Amino acid sequence: MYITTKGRYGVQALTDLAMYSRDKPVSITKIARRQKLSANYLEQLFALLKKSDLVKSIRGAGGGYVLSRSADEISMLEVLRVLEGEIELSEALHRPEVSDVAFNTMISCNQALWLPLEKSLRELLGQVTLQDLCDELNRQNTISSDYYYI
Amino acid sequence: MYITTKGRYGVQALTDLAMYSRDKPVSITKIARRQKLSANYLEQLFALLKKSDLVKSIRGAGGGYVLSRSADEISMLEVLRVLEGEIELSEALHRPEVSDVAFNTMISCNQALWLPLEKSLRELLGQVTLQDLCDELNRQNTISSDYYYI
DNA sequence: ATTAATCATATTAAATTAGTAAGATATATT
DNA sequence: AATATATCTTACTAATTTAATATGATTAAT
Repeated sequence: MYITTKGRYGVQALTDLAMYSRDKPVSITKIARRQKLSANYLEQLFALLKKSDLVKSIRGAGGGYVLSRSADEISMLEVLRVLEGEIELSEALHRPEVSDVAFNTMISCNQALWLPLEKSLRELLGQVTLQDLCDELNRQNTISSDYYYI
Repeated sequence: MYITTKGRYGVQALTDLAMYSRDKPVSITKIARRQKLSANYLEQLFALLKKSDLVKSIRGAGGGYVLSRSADEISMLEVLRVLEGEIELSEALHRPEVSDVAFNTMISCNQALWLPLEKSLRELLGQVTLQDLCDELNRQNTISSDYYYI
């Protein structure tokens, strides 16, 4: 069970965007520098995020990206759906040849395992918002600066 | 978020094995025929399952595989760990350069998202046993035969 | 001896991943 | 008007993974 860098980088970049775009757009270059990610690669991810209306772009000098909605209205389910594709652990079952052994077995695996797992994943991811990541980051930063002040 | 065919075929094949190996070993050929899966490919999967002591093999004519434990003692967490690898959504963080912006962001994503998600997944998968899949399959079969009797 | 199995390893075509690269277009600033 | 700074778009690519296929060796029941 994997999350690819698409999902991981995307979540990280969106967290950066949420933290730094309070009043003004943030450019890919800035995000890439801060988060040490490939700017070219991030551009592709933001193209997806824009198409799905999770971020808005402002072109030209001084431009960049902003969130389309406030951070607490953007769930990780939406983000990962865009970047990693729909959460679909079970296999689409074509040709329902009734009473076929293989078919019945697959149905059972879906019912007892894959579908409940999908459902739980969606629920969990739906509950975590970008704001939660920002909150955690603020906590982290407090701890970090404490560390330096001791 | 994917499950590859390794995981899906493996779960399906183990369900078949659990259903048909009550008293005697079941050969790969039989499983492959019933479940319409590639026998050669299944052999590779069963090599992994054997190495992790989820199944035992009996070589030679009349041989095949049996479960190492009873079906209700084999969780899907174990099975998928073997076939799909450890559930590790967060990234291993090397070089903890304290107070680095990228590092702190990654830590926060892990704390607020990836680690809780991993934990939930492990708990969920740990609760589903091979026996649960067999029970569901028995239910399915009842329904199927009902269908024919009407 | 034959047959039916596992076991082990090598090969492969296709897809995916994780980028890199290059240029077109838009806009703020000077 | 020119320049710099952006997004936007598309094409390309090396490496890895996936999902097999193939072949032969070994083991054991009949």
